[in-house]
Amino acid sequence: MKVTIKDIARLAGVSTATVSKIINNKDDSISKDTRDKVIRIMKESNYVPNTIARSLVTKKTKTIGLVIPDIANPFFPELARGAEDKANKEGYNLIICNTDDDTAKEDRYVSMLVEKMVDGIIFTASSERTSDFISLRNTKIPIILVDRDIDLEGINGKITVDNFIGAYEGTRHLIEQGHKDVIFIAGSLKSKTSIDRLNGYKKALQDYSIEFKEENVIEGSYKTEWGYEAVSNLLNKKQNFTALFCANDLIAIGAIKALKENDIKTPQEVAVLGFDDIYISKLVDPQLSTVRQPIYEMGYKSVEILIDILKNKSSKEKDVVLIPELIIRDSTVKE
Amino acid sequence: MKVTIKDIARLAGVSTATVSKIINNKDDSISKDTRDKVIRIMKESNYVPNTIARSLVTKKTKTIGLVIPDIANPFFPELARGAEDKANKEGYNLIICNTDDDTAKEDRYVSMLVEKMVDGIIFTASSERTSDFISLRNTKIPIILVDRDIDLEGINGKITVDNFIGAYEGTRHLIEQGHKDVIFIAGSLKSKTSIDRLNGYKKALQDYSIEFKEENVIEGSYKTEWGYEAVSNLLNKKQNFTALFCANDLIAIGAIKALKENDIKTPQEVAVLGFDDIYISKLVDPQLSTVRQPIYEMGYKSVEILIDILKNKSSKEKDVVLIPELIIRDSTVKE
DNA sequence: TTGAAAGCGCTAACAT
DNA sequence: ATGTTAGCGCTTTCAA
Repeated sequence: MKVTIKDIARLAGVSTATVSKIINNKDDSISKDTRDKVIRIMKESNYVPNTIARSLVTKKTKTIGLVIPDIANPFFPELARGAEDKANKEGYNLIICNTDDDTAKEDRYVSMLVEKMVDGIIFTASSERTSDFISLRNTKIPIILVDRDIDLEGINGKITVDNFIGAYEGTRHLIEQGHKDVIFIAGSLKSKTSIDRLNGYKKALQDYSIEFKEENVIEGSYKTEWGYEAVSNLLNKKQNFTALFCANDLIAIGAIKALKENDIKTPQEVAVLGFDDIYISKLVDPQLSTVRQPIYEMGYKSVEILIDILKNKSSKEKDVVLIPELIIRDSTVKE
Repeated sequence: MKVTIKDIARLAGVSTATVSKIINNKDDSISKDTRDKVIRIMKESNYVPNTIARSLVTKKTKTIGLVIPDIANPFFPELARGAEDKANKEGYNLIICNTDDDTAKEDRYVSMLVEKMVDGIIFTASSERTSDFISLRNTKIPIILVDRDIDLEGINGKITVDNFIGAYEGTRHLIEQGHKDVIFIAGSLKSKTSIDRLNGYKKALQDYSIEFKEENVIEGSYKTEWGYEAVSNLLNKKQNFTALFCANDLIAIGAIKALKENDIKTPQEVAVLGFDDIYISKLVDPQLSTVRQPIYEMGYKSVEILIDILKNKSSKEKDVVLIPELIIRDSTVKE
């Protein structure tokens, strides 16, 4: 049978209130004797407090919901790890939810999280999402947006990356390597994220007096397959290009693959630049130059801000924009 | 203010018991009229039941703990996704815990999970672990071992892969490609997993009358860096080899990298075989031949068995051994 | 320094 | 067909 606070109280000959105070370190007024005794008995009985019961009273579960599109997408494990590290450090646990960018699943998960009385939610929205969460309305559960920047009612914080600057720096790097015909292989062009990146690309072109051509921007999805397909199409159409700026690393990897199969050398004949700097980027050949997003930090920071809000009802830095960093490896520079 | 079951009862002019029955679909005996009315009022008030309160009485939280070494290690996201998919399908949530293969962290997390009254735990043990969990002793929380096979008290189920067969088939494939000097680049050789793989390798050698040489087995860690280092050492020592069987894909990727840097062609000069078939394997160049572990299925199955135990107090198939599959891609076969 | 007692929101007999 | 009530394990005034 599970031992409860009552058992401990009985065994120690004290009240449950006393035991409770000791458990919660509110024992300023408890004599060392009783304290020691109670602690000893708790140890001896392998007592584990029931936080569910506690939560019912305190309205705090020390649990955070992490709602992301897909933990199997290489971008998110790092984000999740950052979030979990900070959460754990502060005594919180993380409930993980995979939405597959499906707003209906998003709604269902958020509702489940509300039922479970999580203290807060970290949320990466699908690009389809436009409305807030009904199940959240009657609560004061804070929600922090991470990665995807959308405008939503009742958001308590936002961690994003400056995609404009990232794309600008990336494009500039390519231009400085002597490239004039830079194709921008976009993922979906529906999200603010993608549009910011596209605008960064355009601005760099403009600053270097390179004409922007519509046909140099092609839109698909954020997947390896799209990178492969995009390059195949380009080649078929015999479109001119010496550099490829891919909206994420997965696309870049697919692009390089297509290039290879057509005996086109990276970076000697075509330079390829990615975005994100996922774990794999260092592992492919050639090693991928990319615009690094501080993914781990985004996860970590989002929980940090969330907890800050939990403690102080608000956070000074509720909207954090992290600056991406250009990582130059082998896929963009000729030796 | 948060609306509770009492509010609904009051608004509908019924008792909380009635509302409770409706919430839980135990409404055989409730008239359609009251049912409809109560449901309408719940909707109108955006009522979300508080499962914490429910859990306190039912002793069920519909939550499962997933305790793994590191979600950022490319092996585990797939496992986690499989587990989460099945959990979600059954109405459960997953709490994720990263232990970094540290037994102290394992203990702490399991203790937290017990406090939170999870219904069960899915656990990938560090190779250091030998003892059971003290915090679990007074409970009947089932725990399922996944991936790492160790002998532990009070385990309710086990999902593993037949590493012996996997390594045997892998080695055989290499031998059949004409290789006699096959190096086995092991990760750590402390776990049952690794030892099984080593034995599979030995057995295949033996069955094909190839002498086993001690110096052909080298031990390190399950990381890219080790694969790189191992090959560098081999080359320095001018040791003879035409094939590398790596204990996981990460090692294989590191090995290929070292080979490339020394202008040794894979698979023409040296064949490289991995183990696991993580997502990245298809993305590297050459595409990695590997012994595929059904990672997603392992996660999925482990939750399936856990829930089976939760429902029926036991499961017919509590110890599942999945069979790995040889995936032949480009790193082992000359064209 | 300690304890009594109310109550968190819900479920589950048991009545009616 | 519906309601009464006890109680899950804990925290938290308030009193002693």
